Amino acid sequence: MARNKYPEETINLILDISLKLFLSKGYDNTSIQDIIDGLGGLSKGAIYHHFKSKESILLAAYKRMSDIVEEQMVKIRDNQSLNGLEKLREMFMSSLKNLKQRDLIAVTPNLLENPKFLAIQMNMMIEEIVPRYIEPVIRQGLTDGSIHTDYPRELADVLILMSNIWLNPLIYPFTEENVADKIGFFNELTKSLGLSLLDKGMEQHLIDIQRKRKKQAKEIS
Amino acid sequence: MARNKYPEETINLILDISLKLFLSKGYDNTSIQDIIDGLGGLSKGAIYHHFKSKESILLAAYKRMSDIVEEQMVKIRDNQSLNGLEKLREMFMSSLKNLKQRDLIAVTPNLLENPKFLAIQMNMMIEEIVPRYIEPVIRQGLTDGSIHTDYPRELADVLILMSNIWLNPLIYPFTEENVADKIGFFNELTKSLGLSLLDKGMEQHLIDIQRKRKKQAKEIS
DNA sequence: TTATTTAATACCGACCGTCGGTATGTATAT
DNA sequence: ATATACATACCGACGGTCGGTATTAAATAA
Repeated sequence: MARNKYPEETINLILDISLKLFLSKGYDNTSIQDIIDGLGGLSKGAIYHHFKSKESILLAAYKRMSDIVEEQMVKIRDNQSLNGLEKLREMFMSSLKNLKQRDLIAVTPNLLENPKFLAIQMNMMIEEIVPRYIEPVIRQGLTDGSIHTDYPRELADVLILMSNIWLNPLIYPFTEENVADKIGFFNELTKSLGLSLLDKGMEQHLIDIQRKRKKQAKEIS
Repeated sequence: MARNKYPEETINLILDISLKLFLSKGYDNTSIQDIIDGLGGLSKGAIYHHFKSKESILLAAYKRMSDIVEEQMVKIRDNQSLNGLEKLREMFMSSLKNLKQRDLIAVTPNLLENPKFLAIQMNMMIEEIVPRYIEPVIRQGLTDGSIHTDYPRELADVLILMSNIWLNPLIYPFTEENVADKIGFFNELTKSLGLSLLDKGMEQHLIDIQRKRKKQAKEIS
């Protein structure tokens, strides 16, 4: 294949194919050859020219995926017209919407069967999302009076753990019947922590996500 | 090497070595050859006679490790003289003590760098611990009046998620200074959920675990 | 009971295909 | 002219298999 004048296209192509394969078959079960086969003529040399290892492809793919979320987070965090609590709400809504729109749900059978992905995500939560976005916003809430807690750091940890892990249907699968219970409990818990995070749209989003998953599961079987 | 009259000894030897290697170097970075080298004369044939794959060794090793915990869980769950809340407390204390005693802490640098282990543990929580032990005990608590909640299933999920993941120093590392905050927040949260799970011993256990980790980290460096 | 045969088990180690990764070569764009 | 974007042949390490052998346990015969 001829040399591409715009190598970024090649990089994105590699990331597209790889991400799709990693999500659908799992990282470990995806070989470099699988990626090459999906590349339409490009060879191993192309891959290892742009990436130094298989793992670095995974990291780049994940990063490209999460950059969109991060962008939104930055915007919300630095928005001058919202108080802390409002920012938290916005962040939750935004990550829910994102989960809904992403291809993720459409191809991944189960994140627990994709240990590498699970670990990356948890690491991202602990090292980036909480300290860079959630905790600062909670601390702002403490100052502007919209949030009350003695444990800003811990509150941030647990909120993210619940929303990103426990409310993630790719990790904790749930049925349409018990979505309401999940939301209900989450709502009760946040309220008793002095937050009121949920608005009406949230439940609908989760139900939509659930439906999308169910539909997908049917199509596969 | 001569044939062993008691093959269980061989099996346990394989599991001992493998578990140690998996925990210290990570599953992916441990080769079958590494295991063989630690076996003292036994060969690849021995391993593949007793186990059908590398992954099955991991599963067996994890199972053997968690069987002890499970045994204690069964005992507590089926103890006739405790109410639901008391059983929950016992279970938390027991799993804390266990974490403290296990070699785990002494060798594992970080569970996030051991994705396979992390995934197994999360899967165990969701598929076994919650439905078999935590949820039933909470439901008993509903009946005997020691626990009040509209969401037994969800409460069980989140309690285990917090104690096994968020309070696990191998996943969420913490320093001696913020142990108190973690405990404090956990205590506040459970109390506001109508539970009072912590007793005095718990904090000390967590501090001990933390100290053990710190000491270990020093010895390595 | 004891001796002999038979069958099952425990283990060895050479070998295989596949994998991630490398080295070197070549064509194209700047 | 030179740096870049690939192609391709190749490498060592990996997980796993397979035929073979030694040892034990079970079945049978004496």
